[in-house]
Amino acid sequence: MAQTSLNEFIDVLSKANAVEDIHEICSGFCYFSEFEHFIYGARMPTSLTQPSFIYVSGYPGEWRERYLERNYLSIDPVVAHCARSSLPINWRDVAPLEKKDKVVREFMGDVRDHNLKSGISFPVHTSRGESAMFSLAASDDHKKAKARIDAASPNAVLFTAYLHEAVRKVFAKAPLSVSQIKLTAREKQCLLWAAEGKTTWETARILNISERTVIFHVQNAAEKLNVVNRQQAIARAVSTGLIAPQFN
Amino acid sequence: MAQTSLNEFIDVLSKANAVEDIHEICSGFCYFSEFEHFIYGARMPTSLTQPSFIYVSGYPGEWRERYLERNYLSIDPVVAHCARSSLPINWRDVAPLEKKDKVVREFMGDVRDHNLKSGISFPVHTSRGESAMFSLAASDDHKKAKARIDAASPNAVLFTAYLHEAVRKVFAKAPLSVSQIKLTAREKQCLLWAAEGKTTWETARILNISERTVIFHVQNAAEKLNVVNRQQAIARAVSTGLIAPQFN
DNA sequence: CGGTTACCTGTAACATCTTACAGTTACGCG
DNA sequence: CGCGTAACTGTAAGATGTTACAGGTAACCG
Repeated sequence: MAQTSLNEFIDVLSKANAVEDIHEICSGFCYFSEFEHFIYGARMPTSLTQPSFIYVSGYPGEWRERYLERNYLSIDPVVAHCARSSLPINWRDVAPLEKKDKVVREFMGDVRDHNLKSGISFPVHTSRGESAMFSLAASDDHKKAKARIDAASPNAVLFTAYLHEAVRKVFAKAPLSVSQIKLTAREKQCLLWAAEGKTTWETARILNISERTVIFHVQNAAEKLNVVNRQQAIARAVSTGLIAPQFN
Repeated sequence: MAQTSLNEFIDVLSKANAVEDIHEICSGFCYFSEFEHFIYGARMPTSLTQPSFIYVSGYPGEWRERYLERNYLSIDPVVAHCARSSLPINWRDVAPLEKKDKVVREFMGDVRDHNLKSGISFPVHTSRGESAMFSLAASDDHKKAKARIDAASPNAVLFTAYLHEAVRKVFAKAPLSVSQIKLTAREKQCLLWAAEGKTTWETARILNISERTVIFHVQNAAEKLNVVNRQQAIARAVSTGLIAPQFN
Protein backbone atom coordinates (compact mmCIF):
# COMPACT_ATOMS: atom_id res chain seq x y z
CA MET A 1 0.00 0.00 0.00
CA ALA A 2 2.52 2.50 -1.21
CA GLN A 3 1.60 6.15 -1.23
CA THR A 4 1.81 7.94 -4.53
CA SER A 5 1.24 11.56 -3.62
CA LEU A 6 2.07 13.99 -0.86
CA ASN A 7 -1.51 14.10 0.27
CA GLU A 8 -1.55 10.37 0.76
CA PHE A 9 1.58 10.55 2.90
CA ILE A 10 0.05 13.29 5.00
CA ASP A 11 -3.09 11.29 5.32
CA VAL A 12 -1.40 8.14 6.60
CA LEU A 13 0.83 10.18 8.89
CA SER A 14 -2.14 11.62 10.67
CA LYS A 15 -3.43 8.11 11.28
CA ALA A 16 -0.15 6.62 12.50
CA ASN A 17 -0.15 5.49 16.08
CA ALA A 18 3.07 3.56 16.48
CA VAL A 19 6.70 4.28 15.81
CA GLU A 20 6.78 1.41 13.34
CA ASP A 21 4.07 3.02 11.24
CA ILE A 22 5.96 6.25 11.19
CA HIS A 23 9.16 4.52 10.23
CA GLU A 24 7.43 2.86 7.31
CA ILE A 25 5.84 6.06 6.13
CA CYS A 26 9.17 7.87 6.26
CA SER A 27 10.72 5.03 4.35
CA GLY A 28 8.03 5.33 1.75
CA PHE A 29 8.44 9.06 1.46
CA CYS A 30 12.18 8.67 1.17
CA TYR A 31 11.72 6.25 -1.73
CA PHE A 32 9.01 8.48 -3.23
CA SER A 33 11.47 11.38 -3.21
CA GLU A 34 14.18 9.19 -4.68
CA PHE A 35 16.52 9.36 -1.72
CA GLU A 36 18.26 6.45 -0.06
CA HIS A 37 18.26 7.29 3.63
CA PHE A 38 16.27 9.37 6.04
CA ILE A 39 16.43 10.33 9.67
CA TYR A 40 14.10 12.21 11.93
CA GLY A 41 15.32 13.53 15.25
CA ALA A 42 13.56 15.70 17.77
CA ARG A 43 14.37 17.42 20.98
CA MET A 44 11.27 17.48 23.12
CA PRO A 45 11.78 19.87 25.99
CA THR A 46 8.39 19.94 27.52
CA SER A 47 7.20 16.74 28.91
CA LEU A 48 7.36 14.78 32.07
CA THR A 49 7.47 11.29 30.70
CA GLN A 50 9.00 11.46 27.28
CA PRO A 51 12.59 10.83 26.45
CA SER A 52 14.41 14.05 25.75
CA PHE A 53 15.46 12.96 22.33
CA ILE A 54 13.49 10.96 19.83
CA TYR A 55 14.82 9.33 16.70
CA VAL A 56 13.22 7.60 13.79
CA SER A 57 16.09 6.43 11.70
CA GLY A 58 16.47 4.98 8.28
CA TYR A 59 20.21 5.43 8.33
CA PRO A 60 22.58 2.50 8.25
CA GLY A 61 22.81 1.15 11.79
CA GLU A 62 26.55 1.30 11.71
CA TRP A 63 26.55 5.03 11.08
CA ARG A 64 23.90 5.62 13.69
CA GLU A 65 26.01 3.96 16.34
CA ARG A 66 29.12 5.75 15.29
CA TYR A 67 27.22 9.03 15.43
CA LEU A 68 26.12 8.45 19.00
CA GLU A 69 29.41 7.00 20.14
CA ARG A 70 31.36 9.98 18.96
CA ASN A 71 28.82 12.49 20.16
CA TYR A 72 28.47 13.87 16.67
CA LEU A 73 25.22 15.50 17.64
CA SER A 74 27.15 18.33 19.24
CA ILE A 75 29.44 18.67 16.26
CA ASP A 76 27.16 18.20 13.26
CA PRO A 77 26.82 21.63 11.60
CA VAL A 78 23.54 20.61 10.01
CA VAL A 79 22.07 19.94 13.43
CA ALA A 80 23.41 23.28 14.60
CA HIS A 81 21.74 25.00 11.67
CA CYS A 82 18.42 23.30 12.30
CA ALA A 83 18.54 24.24 15.96
CA ARG A 84 18.66 27.91 15.03
CA SER A 85 16.92 28.25 11.73
CA SER A 86 13.58 27.39 10.17
CA LEU A 87 15.03 27.07 6.70
CA PRO A 88 15.93 23.82 4.99
CA ILE A 89 19.63 23.30 4.60
CA ASN A 90 21.35 21.61 1.74
CA TRP A 91 24.34 19.78 3.17
CA ARG A 92 26.44 21.30 0.46
CA ASP A 93 25.92 24.70 2.02
CA VAL A 94 27.58 23.85 5.30
CA ALA A 95 30.82 23.18 3.42
CA PRO A 96 32.14 26.71 4.10
CA LEU A 97 32.08 26.01 7.80
CA GLU A 98 33.97 22.84 7.22
CA LYS A 99 37.22 24.55 6.48
CA LYS A 100 37.53 26.45 9.70
CA ASP A 101 36.95 23.87 12.33
CA LYS A 102 39.05 20.76 12.47
CA VAL A 103 36.50 18.74 14.42
CA VAL A 104 33.77 19.63 11.96
CA ARG A 105 36.07 18.85 9.04
CA GLU A 106 36.73 15.41 10.40
CA PHE A 107 33.06 14.85 10.96
CA MET A 108 32.19 15.84 7.40
CA GLY A 109 34.87 13.50 6.12
CA ASP A 110 33.40 10.71 8.16
CA VAL A 111 29.95 11.47 6.77
CA ARG A 112 31.24 11.15 3.23
CA ASP A 113 33.12 7.98 4.07
CA HIS A 114 29.86 6.45 5.14
CA ASN A 115 28.36 7.14 1.76
CA LEU A 116 26.12 9.97 2.82
CA LYS A 117 27.41 12.26 0.14
CA SER A 118 24.48 14.56 -0.42
CA GLY A 119 21.43 15.44 1.53
CA ILE A 120 19.06 18.04 2.77
CA SER A 121 17.59 18.65 6.20
CA PHE A 122 14.32 20.23 7.15
CA PRO A 123 13.90 21.80 10.58
CA VAL A 124 10.68 22.23 12.47
CA HIS A 125 10.16 24.33 15.53
CA THR A 126 6.99 24.51 17.48
CA SER A 127 5.42 26.94 19.84
CA ARG A 128 6.01 24.38 22.56
CA GLY A 129 9.75 24.75 22.15
CA GLU A 130 10.23 21.46 20.39
CA SER A 131 12.95 21.31 17.84
CA ALA A 132 13.01 18.63 15.19
CA MET A 133 14.78 17.77 11.98
CA PHE A 134 14.04 15.48 9.06
CA SER A 135 16.88 14.62 6.73
CA LEU A 136 17.00 12.93 3.36
CA ALA A 137 20.32 11.61 2.12
CA ALA A 138 21.84 9.87 -0.85
CA SER A 139 25.17 8.47 -1.94
CA ASP A 140 25.69 10.54 -5.06
CA ASP A 141 27.42 13.89 -4.98
CA HIS A 142 25.82 17.30 -4.67
CA LYS A 143 25.77 18.08 -8.36
CA LYS A 144 23.91 14.97 -9.31
CA ALA A 145 21.59 15.38 -6.35
CA LYS A 146 20.60 18.95 -7.12
CA ALA A 147 17.55 18.28 -9.26
CA ARG A 148 16.25 15.71 -6.84
CA ILE A 149 16.73 18.02 -3.90
CA ASP A 150 14.97 20.90 -5.60
CA ALA A 151 12.07 18.70 -6.56
CA ALA A 152 11.67 17.16 -3.13
CA SER A 153 12.01 20.27 -1.00
CA PRO A 154 8.51 21.76 -1.06
CA ASN A 155 6.91 18.39 -0.44
CA ALA A 156 9.40 17.48 2.24
CA VAL A 157 8.83 20.66 4.20
CA LEU A 158 5.16 19.94 4.42
CA PHE A 159 5.82 16.27 5.11
CA THR A 160 8.18 17.19 7.92
CA ALA A 161 5.58 19.34 9.64
CA TYR A 162 3.05 16.52 9.61
CA LEU A 163 5.70 14.00 10.54
CA HIS A 164 6.57 15.96 13.62
CA GLU A 165 2.94 16.15 14.66
CA ALA A 166 2.60 12.42 14.15
CA VAL A 167 5.66 11.67 16.24
CA ARG A 168 4.50 13.95 18.96
CA LYS A 169 1.14 12.26 19.05
CA VAL A 170 2.72 8.83 19.29
CA PHE A 171 5.19 9.74 21.99
CA ALA A 172 3.19 12.15 24.04
CA LYS A 173 1.05 10.37 26.51
CA ALA A 174 0.32 13.42 28.55
CA PRO A 175 2.12 16.28 26.96
CA LEU A 176 2.55 19.32 29.14
CA SER A 177 1.93 22.22 26.88
CA VAL A 178 4.30 25.03 27.68
CA SER A 179 2.35 27.23 25.34
CA GLN A 180 -0.44 27.16 27.84
CA ILE A 181 1.70 28.75 30.50
CA LYS A 182 0.70 32.36 30.69
CA LEU A 183 2.99 34.83 32.35
CA THR A 184 1.61 38.21 33.25
CA ALA A 185 3.14 41.29 31.68
CA ARG A 186 5.08 42.10 34.84
CA GLU A 187 6.34 38.57 35.23
CA LYS A 188 7.67 38.62 31.70
CA GLN A 189 9.29 41.99 32.17
CA CYS A 190 11.02 41.02 35.39
CA LEU A 191 12.23 37.77 33.89
CA LEU A 192 13.33 39.46 30.72
CA TRP A 193 15.44 42.01 32.53
CA ALA A 194 16.96 39.26 34.64
CA ALA A 195 17.82 37.44 31.41
CA GLU A 196 19.44 40.65 30.24
CA GLY A 197 21.80 40.34 33.18
CA LYS A 198 20.14 42.95 35.37
CA THR A 199 20.10 42.51 39.12
CA THR A 200 16.96 42.76 41.18
CA TRP A 201 17.90 46.27 42.16
CA GLU A 202 18.46 47.36 38.58
CA THR A 203 15.21 45.82 37.42
CA ALA A 204 13.40 47.57 40.23
CA ARG A 205 14.84 50.91 39.06
CA ILE A 206 13.92 50.18 35.44
CA LEU A 207 10.35 49.18 36.18
CA ASN A 208 10.03 51.76 38.91
CA ILE A 209 8.86 49.28 41.53
CA SER A 210 10.43 47.93 44.69
CA GLU A 211 13.02 45.20 44.78
CA ARG A 212 10.63 43.07 46.73
CA THR A 213 8.09 43.24 43.94
CA VAL A 214 10.62 42.19 41.35
CA ILE A 215 11.47 39.18 43.46
CA PHE A 216 7.78 38.48 43.83
CA HIS A 217 7.18 38.46 40.08
CA VAL A 218 10.21 36.33 39.33
CA GLN A 219 9.10 33.84 41.94
CA ASN A 220 5.62 33.67 40.52
CA ALA A 221 7.01 33.17 37.05
CA ALA A 222 9.26 30.39 38.31
CA GLU A 223 6.30 28.69 39.95
CA LYS A 224 4.25 28.85 36.78
CA LEU A 225 7.16 27.50 34.79
CA ASN A 226 7.57 24.75 37.34
CA VAL A 227 11.24 25.41 37.94
CA VAL A 228 13.32 25.86 41.05
CA ASN A 229 15.07 29.17 40.60
CA ARG A 230 15.67 32.27 38.54
CA GLN A 231 18.31 30.69 36.35
CA GLN A 232 16.12 27.81 35.34
CA ALA A 233 13.19 30.14 34.84
CA ILE A 234 15.26 32.14 32.40
CA ALA A 235 16.41 29.00 30.60
CA ARG A 236 12.89 27.73 30.25
CA ALA A 237 11.32 31.03 29.31
CA VAL A 238 13.95 31.61 26.65
CA SER A 239 13.76 28.13 25.24
CA THR A 240 9.99 28.27 24.96
CA GLY A 241 9.97 31.75 23.52
CA LEU A 242 8.14 33.39 26.39
CA ILE A 243 10.90 35.95 26.53
CA ALA A 244 13.50 36.91 23.98
CA PRO A 245 16.42 38.81 25.41
CA GLN A 246 18.41 41.06 23.11
CA PHE A 247 22.16 41.03 23.15
CA ASN A 248 24.22 44.03 22.34
CA MET B 1 10.31 41.01 -13.42
CA ALA B 2 7.76 38.46 -12.37
CA GLN B 3 8.96 35.26 -10.79
CA THR B 4 7.92 32.07 -12.46
CA SER B 5 9.06 29.39 -10.05
CA LEU B 6 9.33 28.79 -6.35
CA ASN B 7 13.09 28.97 -6.48
CA GLU B 8 12.94 32.40 -8.01
CA PHE B 9 10.66 33.62 -5.26
CA ILE B 10 12.99 32.23 -2.63
CA ASP B 11 15.89 33.82 -4.37
CA VAL B 12 14.43 37.32 -4.45
CA LEU B 13 13.19 36.96 -0.88
CA SER B 14 16.68 36.37 0.37
CA LYS B 15 17.77 39.57 -1.34
CA ALA B 16 14.93 41.74 -0.13
CA ASN B 17 15.95 44.55 2.19
CA ALA B 18 12.84 46.69 2.49
CA VAL B 19 9.26 46.05 3.45
CA GLU B 20 8.17 47.24 0.01
CA ASP B 21 10.24 44.55 -1.67
CA ILE B 22 8.70 41.93 0.52
CA HIS B 23 5.23 43.20 -0.14
CA GLU B 24 5.81 42.99 -3.87
CA ILE B 25 7.23 39.49 -3.65
CA CYS B 26 4.28 38.31 -1.61
CA SER B 27 1.98 39.89 -4.12
CA GLY B 28 3.74 38.06 -6.88
CA PHE B 29 3.59 34.77 -5.06
CA CYS B 30 -0.09 35.29 -4.36
CA TYR B 31 -0.75 35.82 -8.05
CA PHE B 32 1.54 32.92 -8.93
CA SER B 33 -0.52 30.68 -6.69
CA GLU B 34 -3.76 32.02 -8.15
CA PHE B 35 -5.04 33.60 -4.98
CA GLU B 36 -6.41 37.09 -4.58
CA HIS B 37 -5.22 38.26 -1.22
CA PHE B 38 -2.40 37.55 1.17
CA ILE B 39 -1.33 38.60 4.62
CA TYR B 40 1.74 37.95 6.67
CA GLY B 41 1.72 38.60 10.38
CA ALA B 42 4.34 37.87 12.99
CA ARG B 43 4.53 37.99 16.71
CA MET B 44 8.05 38.77 17.72
CA PRO B 45 8.39 37.75 21.33
CA THR B 46 8.59 40.30 24.05
CA SER B 47 11.54 42.37 23.24
CA LEU B 48 12.69 45.72 24.32
CA THR B 49 13.40 47.43 21.09
CA GLN B 50 11.40 45.74 18.39
CA PRO B 51 7.71 46.06 17.72
CA SER B 52 5.77 43.09 19.01
CA PHE B 53 3.72 42.62 15.89
CA ILE B 54 4.65 42.95 12.26
CA TYR B 55 2.30 42.89 9.30
CA VAL B 56 2.76 42.76 5.58
CA SER B 57 -0.69 42.95 4.17
CA GLY B 58 -2.21 42.46 0.77
CA TYR B 59 -5.73 42.44 2.18
CA PRO B 60 -8.27 45.09 1.34
CA GLY B 61 -7.50 48.12 3.52
CA GLU B 62 -11.06 48.26 4.72
CA TRP B 63 -10.94 44.75 6.14
CA ARG B 64 -7.57 45.36 7.70
CA GLU B 65 -8.89 48.33 9.63
CA ARG B 66 -12.00 46.52 10.70
CA TYR B 67 -9.86 43.63 11.88
CA LEU B 68 -7.76 45.84 14.10
CA GLU B 69 -10.64 47.96 15.31
CA ARG B 70 -12.59 44.98 16.49
CA ASN B 71 -9.59 43.24 17.93
CA TYR B 72 -10.24 40.23 15.74
CA LEU B 73 -6.70 39.05 16.33
CA SER B 74 -7.77 37.65 19.66
CA ILE B 75 -10.84 36.01 18.17
CA ASP B 76 -9.66 34.68 14.83
CA PRO B 77 -9.56 30.86 15.16
CA VAL B 78 -7.03 30.62 12.36
CA VAL B 79 -4.64 32.81 14.30
CA ALA B 80 -5.25 30.67 17.34
CA HIS B 81 -4.44 27.56 15.36
CA CYS B 82 -1.24 29.04 13.97
CA ALA B 83 -0.12 30.11 17.42
CA ARG B 84 -0.27 26.50 18.59
CA SER B 85 0.45 24.36 15.59
CA SER B 86 3.06 24.02 12.89
CA LEU B 87 0.58 22.65 10.40
CA PRO B 88 -1.11 24.61 7.63
CA ILE B 89 -4.77 25.21 8.19
CA ASN B 90 -7.45 25.34 5.56
CA TRP B 91 -9.99 27.90 6.71
CA ARG B 92 -12.69 25.40 5.96
CA ASP B 93 -11.40 23.25 8.78
CA VAL B 94 -12.04 25.78 11.49
CA ALA B 95 -15.74 25.70 10.67
CA PRO B 96 -16.47 23.16 13.41
CA LEU B 97 -15.26 25.62 15.99
CA GLU B 98 -17.55 28.21 14.60
CA LYS B 99 -20.65 26.62 15.96
CA LYS B 100 -19.64 26.68 19.56
CA ASP B 101 -18.57 30.20 20.12
CA LYS B 102 -20.85 33.07 19.35
CA VAL B 103 -18.06 35.60 19.02
CA VAL B 104 -16.16 33.36 16.63
CA ARG B 105 -19.32 32.73 14.64
CA GLU B 106 -19.85 36.42 14.17
CA PHE B 107 -16.27 36.87 13.15
CA MET B 108 -16.48 34.12 10.55
CA GLY B 109 -19.61 35.69 9.16
CA ASP B 110 -17.86 39.00 8.89
CA VAL B 111 -14.95 37.35 7.09
CA ARG B 112 -17.29 35.92 4.49
CA ASP B 113 -19.11 39.22 4.12
CA HIS B 114 -15.82 40.79 3.16
CA ASN B 115 -15.40 38.35 0.34
CA LEU B 116 -12.70 36.26 1.94
CA LYS B 117 -14.53 33.05 1.38
CA SER B 118 -11.73 30.53 1.19
CA GLY B 119 -8.15 30.52 2.27
CA ILE B 120 -5.28 28.73 3.87
CA SER B 121 -2.77 29.82 6.47
CA PHE B 122 0.77 28.65 7.03
CA PRO B 123 2.36 29.03 10.46
CA VAL B 124 6.05 29.34 11.20
CA HIS B 125 7.67 29.04 14.57
CA THR B 126 11.32 29.62 15.28
CA SER B 127 13.73 28.60 17.93
CA ARG B 128 13.75 32.20 19.05
CA GLY B 129 10.09 31.98 19.93
CA GLU B 130 8.83 33.98 17.00
CA SER B 131 5.45 33.05 15.71
CA ALA B 132 4.35 34.01 12.22
CA MET B 133 1.60 33.27 9.76
CA PHE B 134 1.20 33.67 6.03
CA SER B 135 -2.29 33.47 4.60
CA LEU B 136 -3.60 33.20 1.08
CA ALA B 137 -7.25 34.00 0.42
CA ALA B 138 -9.76 34.11 -2.38
CA SER B 139 -13.38 35.02 -2.93
CA ASP B 140 -14.65 31.71 -4.20
CA ASP B 141 -15.96 29.06 -1.90
CA HIS B 142 -14.07 26.16 -0.38
CA LYS B 143 -15.08 23.58 -2.95
CA LYS B 144 -13.90 25.59 -5.89
CA ALA B 145 -10.75 26.54 -4.02
CA LYS B 146 -9.74 23.02 -3.11
CA ALA B 147 -7.56 22.22 -6.11
CA ARG B 148 -5.79 25.54 -5.88
CA ILE B 149 -5.14 25.13 -2.19
CA ASP B 150 -3.76 21.63 -2.62
CA ALA B 151 -1.51 22.74 -5.41
CA ALA B 152 -0.18 25.79 -3.59
CA SER B 153 0.42 24.24 -0.17
CA PRO B 154 3.84 22.65 -0.54
CA ASN B 155 5.26 25.69 -2.25
CA ALA B 156 3.64 28.07 0.18
CA VAL B 157 5.07 26.30 3.21
CA LEU B 158 8.57 26.70 1.90
CA PHE B 159 7.84 30.24 0.76
CA THR B 160 6.55 31.12 4.21
CA ALA B 161 9.73 29.93 5.90
CA TYR B 162 11.87 32.11 3.66
CA LEU B 163 9.43 34.96 3.92
CA HIS B 164 9.73 34.95 7.67
CA GLU B 165 13.51 35.02 7.48
CA ALA B 166 13.34 37.91 5.04
CA VAL B 167 11.01 39.89 7.27
CA ARG B 168 13.16 39.25 10.29
CA LYS B 169 16.21 40.43 8.43
CA VAL B 170 14.50 43.62 7.35
CA PHE B 171 13.14 44.43 10.77
CA ALA B 172 16.01 43.31 12.90
CA LYS B 173 18.88 45.71 12.88
CA ALA B 174 21.31 43.12 14.02
CA PRO B 175 20.60 40.04 11.95
CA LEU B 176 21.00 36.65 13.49
CA SER B 177 24.62 36.49 14.40
CA VAL B 178 25.65 33.00 13.54
CA SER B 179 27.48 32.39 16.71
CA GLN B 180 31.09 31.49 16.23
CA ILE B 181 31.46 31.37 19.97
CA LYS B 182 32.94 28.08 21.06
CA LEU B 183 32.52 26.94 24.63
CA THR B 184 34.68 24.16 25.95
CA ALA B 185 33.03 20.94 27.05
CA ARG B 186 33.32 21.86 30.70
CA GLU B 187 32.01 25.35 30.18
CA LYS B 188 28.96 23.97 28.45
CA GLN B 189 28.39 21.39 31.15
CA CYS B 190 28.65 23.88 33.98
CA LEU B 191 26.35 26.31 32.20
CA LEU B 192 23.91 23.57 31.31
CA TRP B 193 23.58 22.40 34.87
CA ALA B 194 23.14 25.97 36.02
CA ALA B 195 20.37 26.31 33.43
CA GLU B 196 18.83 23.18 34.91
CA GLY B 197 18.51 25.07 38.16
CA LYS B 198 21.46 23.47 39.92
CA THR B 199 23.56 25.49 42.34
CA THR B 200 27.31 25.71 42.14
CA TRP B 201 27.58 23.14 44.91
CA GLU B 202 25.25 20.71 43.15
CA THR B 203 27.04 21.11 39.86
CA ALA B 204 30.35 20.50 41.59
CA ARG B 205 28.98 17.24 43.00
CA ILE B 206 27.59 16.19 39.62
CA LEU B 207 30.78 16.88 37.72
CA ASN B 208 32.93 15.71 40.58
CA ILE B 209 35.03 18.88 40.73
CA SER B 210 35.32 21.68 43.25
CA GLU B 211 32.86 24.51 43.56
CA ARG B 212 35.60 26.92 42.68
CA THR B 213 36.13 25.20 39.36
CA VAL B 214 32.47 25.38 38.49
CA ILE B 215 32.52 29.11 39.14
CA PHE B 216 35.65 29.36 37.06
CA HIS B 217 34.03 27.68 34.06
CA VAL B 218 30.84 29.66 34.30
CA GLN B 219 32.84 32.86 34.43
CA ASN B 220 34.87 31.89 31.40
CA ALA B 221 31.72 31.03 29.52
CA ALA B 222 30.18 34.37 30.46
CA GLU B 223 33.26 36.17 29.22
CA LYS B 224 33.18 34.37 25.91
CA LEU B 225 29.49 35.10 25.56
CA ASN B 226 30.20 38.73 26.37
CA VAL B 227 27.64 38.92 29.14
CA VAL B 228 27.73 40.19 32.68
CA ASN B 229 26.55 37.29 34.79
CA ARG B 230 25.36 33.73 35.02
CA GLN B 231 21.74 34.52 34.25
CA GLN B 232 22.55 36.34 31.06
CA ALA B 233 25.00 33.63 30.09
CA ILE B 234 22.24 31.07 30.38
CA ALA B 235 19.84 33.24 28.39
CA ARG B 236 22.33 33.72 25.63
CA ALA B 237 23.57 30.16 25.53
CA VAL B 238 20.03 28.84 25.35
CA SER B 239 18.89 31.29 22.74
CA THR B 240 21.84 30.56 20.51
CA GLY B 241 21.48 26.84 20.94
CA LEU B 242 24.81 26.33 22.67
CA ILE B 243 23.06 24.50 25.45
CA ALA B 244 19.69 22.79 25.51
CA PRO B 245 18.36 22.29 28.99
CA GLN B 246 15.75 19.65 29.59
CA PHE B 247 12.84 20.15 31.90
CA ASN B 248 11.41 17.45 34.06
C1' DC C 1 -21.66 42.69 46.20
C1' DG C 2 -18.20 38.91 46.44
C1' DG C 3 -14.69 36.48 44.01
C1' DT C 4 -10.75 36.65 41.14
C1' DT C 5 -6.65 38.44 39.24
C1' DA C 6 -2.75 41.37 38.66
C1' DC C 7 0.04 44.21 41.00
C1' DC C 8 2.37 45.98 44.80
C1' DT C 9 5.27 46.34 49.50
C1' DG C 10 8.19 45.53 53.91
C1' DT C 11 11.63 42.91 57.13
C1' DA C 12 15.00 39.51 58.20
C1' DA C 13 17.75 35.30 58.10
C1' DC C 14 20.12 32.64 55.23
C1' DA C 15 21.89 30.68 50.75
C1' DT C 16 24.30 31.50 46.77
C1' DC C 17 26.93 34.04 43.42
C1' DT C 18 30.63 37.37 42.17
C1' DT C 19 35.07 39.12 42.23
C1' DA C 20 39.65 39.66 43.65
C1' DC C 21 43.67 37.49 44.88
C1' DA C 22 47.39 33.43 43.32
C1' DG C 23 48.47 29.55 41.72
C1' DT C 24 49.09 23.78 39.59
C1' DT C 25 48.58 19.89 36.25
C1' DA C 26 47.86 17.69 31.82
C1' DC C 27 47.90 17.56 26.97
C1' DG C 28 48.59 18.47 22.00
C1' DC C 29 51.21 20.84 18.64
C1' DG C 30 54.97 22.88 15.86
C1' DC D 1 61.18 21.63 24.31
C1' DG D 2 58.38 25.81 24.63
C1' DC D 3 53.85 27.42 23.95
C1' DG D 4 49.02 27.69 24.32
C1' DT D 5 44.90 25.83 26.05
C1' DA D 6 41.76 23.32 28.95
C1' DA D 7 40.99 21.89 33.32
C1' DC D 8 41.53 22.45 37.97
C1' DT D 9 41.95 24.50 43.10
C1' DG D 10 41.94 27.62 47.43
C1' DT D 11 40.46 31.81 50.45
C1' DA D 12 37.63 35.62 51.70
C1' DA D 13 34.86 39.87 51.48
C1' DG D 14 30.96 41.66 49.70
C1' DA D 15 26.98 41.62 46.46
C1' DT D 16 22.91 39.39 45.19
C1' DG D 17 19.19 35.91 45.33
C1' DT D 18 15.94 32.97 48.10
C1' DT D 19 12.58 32.05 51.41
C1' DA D 20 9.28 32.78 55.00
C1' DC D 21 6.85 35.90 57.47
C1' DA D 22 2.32 39.26 56.69
C1' DG D 23 -0.05 42.10 54.45
C1' DG D 24 -2.71 46.32 50.94
C1' DT D 25 -4.81 48.38 46.36
C1' DA D 26 -7.16 48.42 42.02
C1' DA D 27 -9.76 46.60 38.15
C1' DC D 28 -12.95 43.43 36.26
C1' DC D 29 -16.98 40.39 36.16
C1' DG D 30 -21.10 37.67 37.14
